[in-house]
This record gives sequence, C-alpha cells and structure tokens, in this order.
Amino acid sequence: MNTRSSWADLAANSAAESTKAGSSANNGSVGTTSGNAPTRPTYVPPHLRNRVPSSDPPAAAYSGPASSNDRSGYGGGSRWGVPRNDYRGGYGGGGGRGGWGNRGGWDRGREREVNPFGDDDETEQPLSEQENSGINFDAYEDIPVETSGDNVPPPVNTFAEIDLGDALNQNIRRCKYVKPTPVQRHAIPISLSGRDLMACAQTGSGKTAAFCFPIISGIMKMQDQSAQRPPRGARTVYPLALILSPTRELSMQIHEEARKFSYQTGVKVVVAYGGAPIHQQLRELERGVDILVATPGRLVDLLERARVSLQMIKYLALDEADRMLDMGFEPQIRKIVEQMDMPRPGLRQTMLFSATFPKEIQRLASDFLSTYIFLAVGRVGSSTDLIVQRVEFVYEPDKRSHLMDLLHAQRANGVQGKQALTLVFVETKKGADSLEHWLCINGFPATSIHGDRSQQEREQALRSFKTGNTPILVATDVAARGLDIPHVAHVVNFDLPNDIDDYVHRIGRTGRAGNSGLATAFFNEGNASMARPLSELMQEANQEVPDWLSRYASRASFGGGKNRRSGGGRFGGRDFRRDSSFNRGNSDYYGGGGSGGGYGSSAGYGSSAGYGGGYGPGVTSAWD
DNA sequence: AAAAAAC
Repeated sequence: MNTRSSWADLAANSAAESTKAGSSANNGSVGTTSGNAPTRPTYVPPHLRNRVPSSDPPAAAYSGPASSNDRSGYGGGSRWGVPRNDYRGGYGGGGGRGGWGNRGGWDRGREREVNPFGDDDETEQPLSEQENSGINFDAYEDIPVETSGDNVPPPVNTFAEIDLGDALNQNIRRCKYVKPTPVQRHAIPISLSGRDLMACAQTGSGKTAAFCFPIISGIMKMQDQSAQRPPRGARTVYPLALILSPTRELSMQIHEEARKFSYQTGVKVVVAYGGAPIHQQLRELERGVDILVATPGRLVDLLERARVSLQMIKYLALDEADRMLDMGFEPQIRKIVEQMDMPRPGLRQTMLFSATFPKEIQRLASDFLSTYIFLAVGRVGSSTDLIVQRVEFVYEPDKRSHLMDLLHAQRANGVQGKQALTLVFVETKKGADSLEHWLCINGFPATSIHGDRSQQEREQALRSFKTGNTPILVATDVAARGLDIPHVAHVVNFDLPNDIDDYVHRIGRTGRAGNSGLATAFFNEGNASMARPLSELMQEANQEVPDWLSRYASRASFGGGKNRRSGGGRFGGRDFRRDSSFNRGNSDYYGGGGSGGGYGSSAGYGSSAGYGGGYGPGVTSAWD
C-alpha cells in the first residue's frame, strides 16, 4: 500500500495534475491564489539591498507556471536595480542556482550560506535511497476535514502543483518530503491565497512546514518589489515575518526547519530567545532578517531596545497558538501584536496553528485575525492511532519503583533496541530534578529539562537525549509541545497533567512521522478530574480503557470541569463561530452544543489507520 | 498550583 512515488515522479506528473486541479469542480486554487499573493509595496530587506547582478539567468531557475505577475525576478532577477545603502550584501542568491550555489561566483569572498542539510552534495540521490513515507496515503482520503469561512481555497494533492518556486521545491525534495500531509494540503493553498488561518491538526502532522512554505514563498515574491527603507534608527531591523512559539527549544527547532526550507532562496531566518547571550542574536539580526523566529520575552526586549521593528511584518504565525494565548502568555502576545508597531489584522496575514484549540481560546484568538478560515484536519485534539495509550493505577509513593519496572521491562524486551528513548513527564521542576537524580543513582542513564535549568543545560540535555547518549529524559511541560525528537518510543506521564490538552501534546512526542509509540500514564486519586476526559480521549483513539478508569470517569463529581469535552459527537475541532451555544455565553469549554463539538468518536474515522501525517521513518522535521 | 517566558 505504500505509494512509492519519488519526487521526480511527482514533478514529472505535475503539469498533468495541475491541469486536473484547475479543471475540477473547485476552480483552480493554484492560479487564483498566486494572483492574490500578498504584496508589499516598497521595502527590500537589508541583506538584499546591495547585491551585484548575478550572471545566472534567474528565470531559468524558476520552473513554475507563467503568470500575469512579473515573475521574471522570482529566482533573483529583476530586483537588482534597487538602491544600495547597505554594506551587508553578501547573503542571498535568490532562486535555486544563482548566488550561493556558485563556487567562486559573485559571492566569492563573502559569507557563504551554511548548508543546513549538512551535505555539500548537490547531486540527486539515487531513487533507492530516497526516503519515502510509511504512510498509506490512501487513508488520507478518510481523514475528516472541516473548514469554515468564506471562499475557502481547495486543497492540493502534491507539492508540485503548488506555485512555491524552484528553490523551495528543491528544499522540499532535499527534506525528502514526497507528498504534502493533510494539513499541508489544505493550509498551504489557504495561506498562499493571503487568507488568515486558524488551523488544528494532530501532533506530528506537519504544521511547521504548513506555515513556513507560504511565508518563504511569499517573501521570495516580495523581493521583486523595489526598495524603500523605513525611517528608523540605523540598527533597527525590519523582519517581514514573525513566528512565535512558547518555548526556547521549540523556537530553535522551528528556526532549524525554516533554514532548511529557505536554503538558497535568499530568505534569511533568524532566531531570538532568552537564556542565551543577546549579542550573538543581535549580530545575526544585523546581518539581515526576513523571518524572525522568537519566544515572546526576548522579542519584547528587542522591541523595547528598538533593535527590531514590526512595522514591516507581513506574516505573523503563532505556533502552539492556544498555549500562546492562554493566561500565562496572553498579555505578552497582546503587547507584541497589538501595542507595538505591528500592522493591524488585515494589513498582515496571521496564521495560528496547534493540535488543540479550546473554544475559549479560539474566541480570544479572533482578536488577532481578520475574516479568517478555520481549518481542522484529523480528529482534532486527539492523538494518532499510532500511539498505544496505557493507564496504570499507581499510588504516589509507588511511582518510582513502578517506573523502574517499566524501564527494566523495556530494557529486557529491547523494545526498539538501544536507541529507544523514553520521555518522562513530571509536574514540577523540583520533581524533575529529584527523579533524574534517583534514576541516575539507580543506574539509569537519565537527564532532565525544565525551566530552572540554565539554557545551556537545557540544550545539552536535549542533545544528549536525542543522540541516545542519555536515553531517558525527565521533563516538565517545557518539553510537552512541538519538539520533534525522533525515536521516542515511550512517553511516561509519571505525573498526569491537569489539562487533557497537555496530555495530548505530551504523548504526541511519540508516534511521529508515521512511527508507532507507547504512552503510559500513572493515575491515582489525585488525578480524578482527568478520569473522564482521559477515558473519552482513549475511547476515541480506539484504546483500551481499563474498567477502573471508566468507573472513575462515571463518578458525577467531575463531570463539568473545564476538561470536559462534551458532545461526544463526531469529528471535533469545531470552529467556535459556528457554535451558537458557545456564542450565547455557554461556558462549556469544548462545548459542542447539539451537533458535535468535542472530540470525534471513533465510529466514523477511527479506522483510518495510518494517519500520522508523516513522511515515514528517517525523516526528522518539526511537525507540530 | 505549576510551568513557560527577558535582563
């Protein structure tokens, strides 16, 4: 059932496919969306202002369809006549083969873009070595998709039929992405058409690429415009896109991914987060930035120092958007988005992504959006079928020895060989330290990550875990969201979180990229409020719910908390705008009114096995 | 109540 199609095959078929798409019932999104692509009148980013004309014919590097727009400069051509007022011009190269790819060309003696793919090899990989997805793509047809909003652009079926440009397409190939995941199929055309978007898709389903591709593509197209530098302090930089995420490590990861996607496109990505010396980040910024990836605190710092201005922002993306807008983050986000110099909704394009999107937060989020499209792909907020979920009743004092039993068993069974990684979530930073220490003195190679550790320690811990050097990582919720760590075979909820959404994100650290995973939770009377949402979630994911947990869940006392996902209807992830009961002020958190809020039942979609949204083993990317 | 996020 594996659709073994290579990138080359897809590319070869692309013409036929886009013809098909254009003539299908939905009027072709490809043609129309590119016409609506966001335009920005005048600004050319600093690193593009000082370029010497490339000797490569740029048009040749761009193989996309012709359009009425002036695309001759898409790959790095027609913008060369712009005024040069900036000494830092070395970066860039526009489309695929001009600029950086040239050894000893115009860019000789200047800074060379580091190849984020780690290979200096430009040659095509043999077909046999091309990674492919372990996913049954036919199963994608069964994936429930809900969109709402006006004039929703139709989805695409291949990357090739999207007008992303040659350089970006080449990076997609380098990333071994063969086919767009469901969220990408839907979200990318929406973003390319310039619409605001609120998107929900399962953990590990490719959300990072879904918002990065349109941003990068849009910025490449913008580079056609002529230059006019905004009046501001000399050291102020003006990114065109801002991507915010709730943790430093996630921002780092998004940055790494975005750098791969933008390799040799001339689009510069910079990351800024706290806990690290600011000077290097400032230096990077001064060398030019189109896309700024940041955590909120450090960004506010940079804004207050007037080292960054948001006045040229064309794209705003919030990853883990529901987290970014919850109580802890909302004031900071409001400050950044509403009280600095960011263009208002409608004058920028805003994209919100998460695997979970409580209706309460959706309502908050609408402040930041302009006539947006709501997109839900998959059983929103649920886990993939690929994660086997277990719940065990463990009294508090027994947790450590129980964990040790699990780890021993895992070792004995050789679950995934020595590479199997185990991620253990605890509730508190102190708890993380003490459990790490206890594991170590008992002979288990463990490390930990939490907010009381130095940034260096955090990054070291994550590295050591990823490499398998320390195959056990004890973590607080700092590691719950977004982090893409290959080979996590087992997630242990040593302490259950108090919010079912946090549980969804935590277990989503395994079962990624089409791989299976195991999630074990320790439950005791202290977690009573989680009994119902947990058992509902497990049912929906076709998991075996222990009888004792069902009994806990049926006790009335915890029936109506904020964890409650009512409705029991079909596929969840409803747009709150369509939920009249919510709009009447019903406080039901996920309230579905009569017609199916909450999570989907397994009845309709539960058997659509294989939706991990992934590309298959061996592909590492930031998918949340 | 805890966690995260600036110096």
